[in-house]
Amino acid sequence: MKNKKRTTIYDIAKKLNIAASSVSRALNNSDQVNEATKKLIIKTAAELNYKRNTLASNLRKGQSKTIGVVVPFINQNFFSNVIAGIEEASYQKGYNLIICQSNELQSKEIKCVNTLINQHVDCIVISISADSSDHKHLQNVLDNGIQLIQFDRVADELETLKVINDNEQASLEAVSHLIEQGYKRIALLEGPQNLQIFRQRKAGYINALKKYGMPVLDELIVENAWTKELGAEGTRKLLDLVEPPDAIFASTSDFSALGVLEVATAMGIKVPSELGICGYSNEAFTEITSPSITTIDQFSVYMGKTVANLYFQEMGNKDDTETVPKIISIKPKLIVRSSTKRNG
Amino acid sequence: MKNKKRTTIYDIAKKLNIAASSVSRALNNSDQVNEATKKLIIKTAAELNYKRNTLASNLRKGQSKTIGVVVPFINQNFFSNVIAGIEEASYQKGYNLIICQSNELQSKEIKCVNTLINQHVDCIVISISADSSDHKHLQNVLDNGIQLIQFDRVADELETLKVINDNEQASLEAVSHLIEQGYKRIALLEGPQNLQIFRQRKAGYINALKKYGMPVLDELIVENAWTKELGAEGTRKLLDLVEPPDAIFASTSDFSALGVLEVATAMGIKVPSELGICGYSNEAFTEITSPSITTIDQFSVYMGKTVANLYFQEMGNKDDTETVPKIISIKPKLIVRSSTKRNG
DNA sequence: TTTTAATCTGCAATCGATTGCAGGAATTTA
DNA sequence: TAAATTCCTGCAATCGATTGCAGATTAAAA
Repeated sequence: MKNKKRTTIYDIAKKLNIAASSVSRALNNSDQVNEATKKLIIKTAAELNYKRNTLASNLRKGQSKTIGVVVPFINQNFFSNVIAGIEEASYQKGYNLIICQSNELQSKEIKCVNTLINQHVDCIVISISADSSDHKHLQNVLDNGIQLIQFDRVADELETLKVINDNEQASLEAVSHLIEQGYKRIALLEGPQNLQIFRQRKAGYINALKKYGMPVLDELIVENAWTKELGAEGTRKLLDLVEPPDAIFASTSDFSALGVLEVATAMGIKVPSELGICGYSNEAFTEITSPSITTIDQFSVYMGKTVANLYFQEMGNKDDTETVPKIISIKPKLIVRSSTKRNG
Repeated sequence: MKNKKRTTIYDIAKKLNIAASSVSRALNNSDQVNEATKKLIIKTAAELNYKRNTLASNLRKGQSKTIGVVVPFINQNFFSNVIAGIEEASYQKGYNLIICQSNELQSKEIKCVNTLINQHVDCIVISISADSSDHKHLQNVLDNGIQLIQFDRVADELETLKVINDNEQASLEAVSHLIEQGYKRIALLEGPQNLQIFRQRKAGYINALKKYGMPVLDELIVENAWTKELGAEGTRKLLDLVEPPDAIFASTSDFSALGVLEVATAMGIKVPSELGICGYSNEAFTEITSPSITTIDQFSVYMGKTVANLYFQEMGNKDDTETVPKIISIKPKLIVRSSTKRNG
């Protein structure tokens, strides 16, 4: 516990009476070291319990083999799954992850990003916070020559690599499904419109209504119904209308949908016959509520893997000529469950 | 995107025609630099978009202000909450987190730990994997002068800082509660007994039975019922007994308890009147199943904060004389819900 | 046997920031 | 005015690993 001194390549070199450079080469399996010497060095290194000092190595090499990740909250299902995916893919390539949470605060997000720049990470992966307005700090990442990949919640105007869900398409399918089940007045619980993902979900909702020649009614659109509580609150308002909706698309999250379900249950409104409910994200619990909740799966772990692999792929192609900002769109999947199954 | 070259303190020094050491001192707000010069340096640094190279700094200072975390899976509720807690406390102290997942594999766990040692993290926080048998790699952490903190799943024989739940006490309370609700034949779904936490939960179960003068019946104890599927399987076996249990304590997890509930529901067995169910962990979904599931809250986020703060506290006390291996035990809380409420 | 080529090995610089030490300038005290 | 302090500033070494280059050794070719 006390031996602060770690063995370095110099210790090994001294012990074997050779140069540190040879030790370094041997430990990096360079072929300009004699096989026998190499073996001896490796053996000695093990005996002395040598551990390479990655800091020194990285400093010299000018890269850190580290990816920085910034998400609003680590312990939100979607994000923790994405992170798990990133970790899995990164680990295989020998990369490490530094994780930060922005707590949905731009101010903290900026600090996180700066820390990661200081740490000389090779790449920063971010899903921007809800209150983010400008993106200087992200531009700064690029200016420092660090690869930037945005996922899910992206700042559209920034030309970076992006991995997103096709939110509009998914919403369109969800609402179309509701319409096909015979629901006539479909309400929308929408999220903060400064985030593109929520604008897209709203667009999908509107497109679906238009496609089927149905009117878009402002009174059926509830702003900022993000959490379970806000979802519940919005639902109460909606159901108090003279002409209440017969279906609610909680485009913000499954938590919001859960709020809807609880209010409906409390008011004795039958789901799905009197009210259809559709959530977003396919949280684990949507399967076990009664009735189970129709929702949209975002393939979050896969999304994480995609993000990481996109980086490695981009690394591989050294032709700096081709700096096309790539966007990978993952098609989410509508999971139809009891909460919207009116026919058959 | 191309300016690979970052500004260093030398660039600032050259521009102002002073020595790099002064720049360094100024940026570290040392009071041995003239106020005016300091201001000028800081201003120039900002103009040149200078970012300190943490790698170089850490290499020189011999510390990294980084905490490494190893958990079985990042995207398991309990662990992601603990990580969130660690992050919150660490961020305040200016520490970063490097996160790894062991996938419950000792082999990967060893690799993760080695990577973290190479990274020169200041502290490693770990919850050991289920199949872990020996702990040489953890001893190695200590031998390298790195602080080691174990949480939740700990290797008892290693004298390190530990943050644990009082699993035995929690189980005892849970089972006592079942008994007081009038359940007579209480079964146990147990986890891998090489993990201390599961041994403790079993001990709590047995103690409770003894306390009330009830027999411990082997046929009512099901091994390795960790997941929802295994929980369901175990439940089917139990309910097939000549004398089936009238309550099941899924000591492994809430997922297991969910498996129990699903089987019971499918077989038309009424919960809680005919069968009581108690889970472990207070997963979000336990509140919304019907009936809701009685479970045990582990205060996971708080646990994470405790871990981090324990480290900082230990840092603070420089008296190396006192190297007492501290153990902090957090008392979990029994959350009584519908699945066990038979009386009142 | 001499020339050429292939293989190893070591020196020394480098990555960027930090810090002990020495010395010069400015200020205070005698 | 001389001596003693205080205050700044810069030099140079250091953290540990990597790598271009040159020289040495050995093997192969002429």
